[in-house]
Amino acid sequence: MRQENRSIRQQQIEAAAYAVLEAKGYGGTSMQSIAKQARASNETLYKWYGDKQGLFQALVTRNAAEVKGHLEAKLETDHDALSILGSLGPKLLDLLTGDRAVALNRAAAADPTGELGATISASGREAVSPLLKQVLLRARSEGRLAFDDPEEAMGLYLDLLIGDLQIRRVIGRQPQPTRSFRESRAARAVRHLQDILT
Amino acid sequence: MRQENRSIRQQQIEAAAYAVLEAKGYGGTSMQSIAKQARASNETLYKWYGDKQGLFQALVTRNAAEVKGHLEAKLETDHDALSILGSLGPKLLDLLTGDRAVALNRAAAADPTGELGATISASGREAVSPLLKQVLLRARSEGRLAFDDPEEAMGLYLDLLIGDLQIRRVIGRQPQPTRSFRESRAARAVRHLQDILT
DNA sequence: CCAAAAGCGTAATGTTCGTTACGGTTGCCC
DNA sequence: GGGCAACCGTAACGAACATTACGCTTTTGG
Repeated sequence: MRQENRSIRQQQIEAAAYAVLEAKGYGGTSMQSIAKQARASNETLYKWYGDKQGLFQALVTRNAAEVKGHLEAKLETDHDALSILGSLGPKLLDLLTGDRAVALNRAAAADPTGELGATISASGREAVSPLLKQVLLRARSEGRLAFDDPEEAMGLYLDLLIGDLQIRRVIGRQPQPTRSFRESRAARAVRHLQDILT
Repeated sequence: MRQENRSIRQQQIEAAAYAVLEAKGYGGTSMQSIAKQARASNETLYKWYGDKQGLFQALVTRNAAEVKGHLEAKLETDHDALSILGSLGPKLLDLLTGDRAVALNRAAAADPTGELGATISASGREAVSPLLKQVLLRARSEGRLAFDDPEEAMGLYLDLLIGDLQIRRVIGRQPQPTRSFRESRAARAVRHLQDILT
């Protein structure tokens, strides 16, 4: 299979994995159901991903790369730091509470080894972190925020932005936030960040 | 079996369930492993709890009742509302990020039906909510906080207190917070709540 | 155009699990 | 103290699953 086709096929398989995962939960997602959904064979799944863990690790790392890409695109904006935060926030919220992220977090919660969770965290928050710190530092140098520790300021921002939304999503008690909800919540986070860090 | 003995036996069985759950994760927790750990028989487990879901539902509701009890005890304190918040916060954080709560949240995340999550949320946050609102309203009447919507103020407090700690715990990326960490985080939440709601 | 490799559909294998069943034992009630 | 219900330990049963195996077709590289 040519490299191009294979890449397409992988995307199809991973899309199928998400489809089953979102429909049946991690417990109800078997390799055979993914294969059937993707019209692929078990053999291919195992040859390409090694085992079930490997397939989900692949989902996680690819998803994290996409998140990072989206956020970096937002960073290219020319506006001042605070308005970057204003447009970064809804996007980040979208990526963290979307169906894919929720499905992956559920998988990580169900994973007895904890490796999926480690991968999510390492490639997720720890990939977003430098970008976010960069924006906060820019806001400080523009005189819009005052803080000593960027790490702490970032934690505060993330607490205000995300709060317990994600855990409520993961245990199935919170529907996916609408666009307007995400935007008002992100605006609230920036507003309160200014209240606190002046 | 006398009622008294039976109650003791139930506690033993549920303790065994937590032990296996915390050690092996939800996926690795079978009814038979719980029975063996508790030196009970499968028959008893099924007679008492109906099925696996029933057992975990029982864990969730009992845990929620204990949480509520702990918090109500804190409420009896005579101090002003803000210092009640100061002692309520660490306790709540402890209860939400402790091993038991984490294990139950993982189980809820893995549960395909979503019923466990619904039970956790209904008996958890929605049981804590009235108590917390009561404290916040008292703080307002004492002139220490200013807000219109108690629901919104509570959401803000919980975001500041819990943030994304719980989800990070659940995916295994965050160790259980120490006492001093919980206390300083709860203090931070109160401090910033005052920064925002003045 | 042809061999070799890759992929598909299906089935086999070995294990684990939820749930049920059963004979032996224990403790309770009268 | 005797009968009875509950409980224990163990095993049995059917289903589902991860993983492997195997013919068959398609694609690829030369």
